[in-house]
Amino acid sequence: MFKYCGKSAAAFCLLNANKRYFGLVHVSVSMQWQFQFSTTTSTAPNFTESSDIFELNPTSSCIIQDKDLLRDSQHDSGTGLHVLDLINRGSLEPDRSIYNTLLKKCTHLKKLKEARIVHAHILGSAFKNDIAMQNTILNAYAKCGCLDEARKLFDEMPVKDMVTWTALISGYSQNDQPENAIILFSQMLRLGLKPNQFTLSSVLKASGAGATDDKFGRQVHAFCLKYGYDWNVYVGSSLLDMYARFDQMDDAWFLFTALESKNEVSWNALIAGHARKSEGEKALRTFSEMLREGFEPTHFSYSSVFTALASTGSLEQGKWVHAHVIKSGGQLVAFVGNTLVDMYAKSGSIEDAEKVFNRLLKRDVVSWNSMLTGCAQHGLGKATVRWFEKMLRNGIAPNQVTFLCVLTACSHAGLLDEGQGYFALMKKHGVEPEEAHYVTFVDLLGRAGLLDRALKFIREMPIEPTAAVWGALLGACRMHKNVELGAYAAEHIFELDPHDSGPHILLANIYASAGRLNDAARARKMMKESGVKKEPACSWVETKNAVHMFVANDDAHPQRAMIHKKWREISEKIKQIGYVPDSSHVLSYADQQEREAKLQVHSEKLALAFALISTPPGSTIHIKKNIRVCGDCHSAFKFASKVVEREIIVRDTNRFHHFRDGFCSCGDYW
DNA sequence: CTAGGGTTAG
Repeated sequence: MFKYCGKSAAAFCLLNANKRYFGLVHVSVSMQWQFQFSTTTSTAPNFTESSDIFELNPTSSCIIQDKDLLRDSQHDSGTGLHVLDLINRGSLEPDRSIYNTLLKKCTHLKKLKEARIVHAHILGSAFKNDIAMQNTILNAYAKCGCLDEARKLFDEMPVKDMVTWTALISGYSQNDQPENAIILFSQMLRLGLKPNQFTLSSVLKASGAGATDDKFGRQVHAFCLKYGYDWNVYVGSSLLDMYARFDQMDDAWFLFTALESKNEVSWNALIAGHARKSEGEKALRTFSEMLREGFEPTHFSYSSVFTALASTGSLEQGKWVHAHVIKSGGQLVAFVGNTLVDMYAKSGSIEDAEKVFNRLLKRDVVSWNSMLTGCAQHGLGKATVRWFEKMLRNGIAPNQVTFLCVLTACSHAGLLDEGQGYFALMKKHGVEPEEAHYVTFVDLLGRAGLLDRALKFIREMPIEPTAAVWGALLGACRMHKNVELGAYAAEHIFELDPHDSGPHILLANIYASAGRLNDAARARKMMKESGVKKEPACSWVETKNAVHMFVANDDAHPQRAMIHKKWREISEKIKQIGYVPDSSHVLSYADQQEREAKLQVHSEKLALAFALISTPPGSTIHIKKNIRVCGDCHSAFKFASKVVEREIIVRDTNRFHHFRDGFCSCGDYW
């Protein structure tokens, strides 16, 4: 199922695209931008906090000859700031390299306060008007995230060079202000300045960050070609990363292949691109290729691969890469460790996730959230609550993700009181509820059957209810078979988000299960008229060497005869112990018998039948599904787990279902 | 003196 894209096709695509880049060069230069630059006042930095540094100490007679003191990291938060003291005492002659070294350390360690002090010192020195020095100061402010001060310096500099412009552009692009980076870049072009490779890689990062399309990025690409920087590994990697962010992996690969020299960053950008698209197999293949080509994977590579494998739930491959981390002596630092925890949890092994969690060198809020998420997705509601309490006891400040996860867990596990308590707790931790929290809270009330309270909550909530909020109510109405309220909720959704097929299907289901088949048919018709389509359901089963995919009514599989035979056999056995097909999940005019027949070829049932004939007896079966498990399949799987004496783990879009001995871990709450 | 790649939810 994982097909490689033809490289020649990619090449053709980009060659044509290149023509467009050249065509657009002119447009960009003449592009009109609105500018709103702050008026310049004074740049005198505030150094009152550390005025002691500037006090002369006449009693000191220490003569310093060794500038290596600058490397001393035991004082002044590692910036070596104490040497300024020596300069003040006249024990050390200030020169360019001292200031440069100090500023470099401030920049690297993001010490804004210290940077201000050095700045103040330089203002009193002979280097006050030195452009290179001013650039370094500007850069220090920019990299410390203090863009306002960097901007002031920039505006006040009478003479600017490329480095000045680039330092500020990169400052903006590294500090989440891509728009400002792009505006500044355009202004630079209009002044006739020629960007260098540093400018281009910075502005490419900015063009990939906030924009909705690749229009600007393609124009920058044109500049790279025009000025001959596209071969540069920095520019090239930024370029391919930019395309990867716009989901154009073919273009990204083409640029990569064309690079004269590649490095880890180029590889990592590709792996991350596949990870963002949930292409576990491709990410892993790229990772292996990287190894084969003799590149050493970095933390970036590992965390991207784990993210990708988490999204496909590929436990075995994940273990292989984990082994690679161990073999290469890599430590489980935050980023890598957190993705690894997440990978194990999402691949169905909460035990391994916990083992990794316990071995983490440092545990931040994301590490804890990953564990919570893992428990919640496996339906371990009480465990989620326990982990959350443990997290609080460990003094970790919960964030919005934490609360969302805990609320979801409570909702799924039917922990009504706990959920309400935690919702109230958010404010005490200074976490403002967002849309998703309201959705989940409605879900919590709704699942518990408190439909009227859920409706009251929606009407009284401080933000305007969105389609998703009404959707939670609609889902609850489906569960509790409340036709009138369901229809009311659906009306709101159709208005707010007319292009989603979900609510139409849900509404049709509600009517169908209430026996109102005409209304159900009308809802289906509305769905068709609004042009929305139901996503075709499919399921995957992983065997030792391959991934097998099934869609409903599937007859493409080479072993289809055996698969259907196997399912008929299971179906008979589970009917004997109480399985009753629930045809309300089938939407059609067909009669009861036909609808039951349709049910029996749902993709997850085919996947299960296939797994039973192609995996060793007694082994756990893993199935993945692209949409929620249907109610009838859920019931059938419960019985089947008892009949075949196998544990069946199904991962759908929302969560995991562990079927064992006639029961499901979700407690029929999903 | 200035540059590119990574985490958790719904």
